[in-house]
Amino acid sequence: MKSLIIVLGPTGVGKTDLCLTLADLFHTPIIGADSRQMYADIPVCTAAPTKEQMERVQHYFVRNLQITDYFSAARYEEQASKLIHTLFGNHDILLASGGSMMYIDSLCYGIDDIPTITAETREHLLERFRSEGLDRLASELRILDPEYYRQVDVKNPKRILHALEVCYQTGRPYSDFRTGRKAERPYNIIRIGLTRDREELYSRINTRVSQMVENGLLDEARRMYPYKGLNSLNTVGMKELFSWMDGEPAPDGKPQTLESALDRIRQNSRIYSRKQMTWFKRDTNTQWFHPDDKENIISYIKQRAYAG
RNA sequence: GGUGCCAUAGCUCAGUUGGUAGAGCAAAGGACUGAAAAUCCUUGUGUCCCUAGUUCGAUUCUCGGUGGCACCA
Repeated sequence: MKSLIIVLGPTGVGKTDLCLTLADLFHTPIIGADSRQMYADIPVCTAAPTKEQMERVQHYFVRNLQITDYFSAARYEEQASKLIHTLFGNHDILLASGGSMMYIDSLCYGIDDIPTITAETREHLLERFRSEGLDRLASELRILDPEYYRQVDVKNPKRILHALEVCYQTGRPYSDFRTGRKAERPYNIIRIGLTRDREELYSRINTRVSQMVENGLLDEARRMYPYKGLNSLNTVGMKELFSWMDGEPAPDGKPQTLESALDRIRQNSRIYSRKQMTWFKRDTNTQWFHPDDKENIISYIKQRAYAG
């Protein structure tokens, strides 16, 4: 049986390094599962694989999009599944890796078939949210889709808005599309979770931000500044620098300096890493390792992949 | 050296007309299916600087001390 290795874990834990080793060893390309490393214009901010690393090992879904391109977990699932199917034509083992929780889940378990929302519908609902407020839209959802209303986090604008977008665009309740069914994959999925002690992870994250500055983070932010409203740039490492460039005060009310903006990046990266762990921990099909524990990782993969 | 002001949660501070206290930020936990590095929710006990006094009772008032800041010498 074919096997798909998925290396997951929080930002800064060391996925890229390990994956290069695994890719060499198992003669496989690397399939990215990272919603932001796909954008070619922000490799420093996202700590994407370098050009050299990408020459050494074939990468997919890495540095392949323009900053203005629309993308989503659903599109990822569609394209990645197709790619995996093709690649299994001449590989027995494939490797995917990333930190985008929803991308990884859609890769492992699929995602419901829900129509993509048009820009017009999205803009229309957003405008109504701004002028009428969340409560008004939430009560509307209660009428259009009482079932989903019962489960939804009514204080979360993104959830309410998206449900309404689907209702209005399709004329059917959002919950009609939510099957909750998990897709059966015709291959073995080996989930490798990478983790470190919190102190160790935090210290790596903090250091990595300084490294990014040396690698040209500021230039990258200046180049992207004209596009700062795009969702693809609503990203840790960019949004804090835009806010500093705009002369906005910090959340604590103090004026920002470059150094305080960088600290904010460190802080938001730490928070993000915790959110990733909260999500990843839930899936009990993951085997956890320290990234330096290569021997055990490799023997675990071999045992699972060649077991039959 | 003198005078004045300040000392409360990890940080910045509010407050208690004397009945042992609360915001913002930080921190931690959680949710999550087409924008997900997004978005949202929950969680605040701390010798109220120290000593003595007044008082049934002091973080709050008084004396003294310590530390910080400002002004005057």
